[in-house]
Amino acid sequence: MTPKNTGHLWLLHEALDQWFDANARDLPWREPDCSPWGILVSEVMLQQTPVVRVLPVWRDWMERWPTPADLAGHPSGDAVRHWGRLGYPRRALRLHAAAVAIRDQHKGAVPDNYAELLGLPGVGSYTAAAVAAFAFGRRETVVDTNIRRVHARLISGQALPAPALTAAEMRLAEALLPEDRGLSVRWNASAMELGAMVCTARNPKCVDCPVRAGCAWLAAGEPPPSYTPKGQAWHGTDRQVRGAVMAVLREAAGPVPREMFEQAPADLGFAPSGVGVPLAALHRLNSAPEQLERALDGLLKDGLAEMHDGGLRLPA
DNA sequence: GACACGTGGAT
DNA sequence: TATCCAAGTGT
Repeated sequence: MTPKNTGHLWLLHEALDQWFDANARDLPWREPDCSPWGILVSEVMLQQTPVVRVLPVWRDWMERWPTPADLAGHPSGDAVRHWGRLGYPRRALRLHAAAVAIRDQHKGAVPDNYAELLGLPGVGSYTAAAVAAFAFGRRETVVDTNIRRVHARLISGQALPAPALTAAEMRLAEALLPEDRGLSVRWNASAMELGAMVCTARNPKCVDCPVRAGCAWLAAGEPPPSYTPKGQAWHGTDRQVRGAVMAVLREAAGPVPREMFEQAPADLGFAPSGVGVPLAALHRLNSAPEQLERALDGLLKDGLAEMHDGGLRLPA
C-alpha cells in the first residue's frame, strides 16, 4: 500500500467497521464462545448455500457432534444422512474425513493456521483463510463471492466480478487488507456481510450502503455487467438423478435393492420401507437407464454410497 | 481453465 | 414458468 491512498483506505475501513457494529447479523458461529470446530463446520456448510438453510443443520450437528472426534467416531454415512437437504452431500463426506484427519493427525484440535487447514479434505483457499481468520484471529486474505463483488463495485467500478477468481483480484484484496490483525479480521467479516446484505448480486440496496460515497460503480452510473452469467442446467442432468437417489438413501433404513431404482415399486410386488416418497420422485424423473446407471456408479465411486447385500446404502 | 457437483427461495 | 444464485472444492 502506498502512503498516498492509506488515508483513503482508512476511511473505508472505518465506515465499514462501524456499519458492521450496528448491522451484523447475530449468527451462532459468530458468538465468542463458538469453537473452531463450529466455525469450520459452518464454513463448509455455507459453501454455495444460504445462511437460512444452514442454521438448523449446523445446530443439529453441533449438538450431535460437539468435537471433531465425536464425528470421526461415527460412519461417514451418518454425516451424509444428517446433512439433510443442504446440497452437495460430498461436503458432508469431506467434513467427516476432515474430522478423522483432525483426530488422527492434529491431536483432535482444528489446525490454527492456513497451511494446515488447507490440507484438510474439503478445505480450499477460501475456507482455510476464513477459519484461520474467524476462528484464530489470523490476518488472512479472505476472498469469497461477496467480497469479490464488493471489491468489483467499490474499487473496480464493475457490476460483477469476473466469472472466475483472478490473480488481479487477489492482489487487490491483499492491498485492501488492514495491516492490523484485529482490524483485518473485522474488515473481512464486514466486507462479506456487506456483500451478503447490501451489495447483493441482484437489486443491491445502495441507499443503505455505508460506503456508497466512495463506490466506483455508482460513480460510473451503474454500468451493466460486461458478460451474462451462464446458468447451471438442472432438469434432465445427472446431478438431478444423483440428488433423487441420495434422497432415497437418506430415508432408507437398510440397503435398497438396485431394482428399486430401476422400476416402480408397484412393479416389484412389494412396498419400499419408508422410501416411498423419494423413490416415487426418482421414478417421476423417468431418466434413461444409462443415465441412472451413470448416477449410481458415480455415487459409488465418490463414496456417497456403497453396496451391501445386493443393495445400495449410505456408507456404514 | 473448464466442468461437475445439490438444493430451494426469490424474481 | 424459467432463470438466477448462495461464505467453493476437486479434478
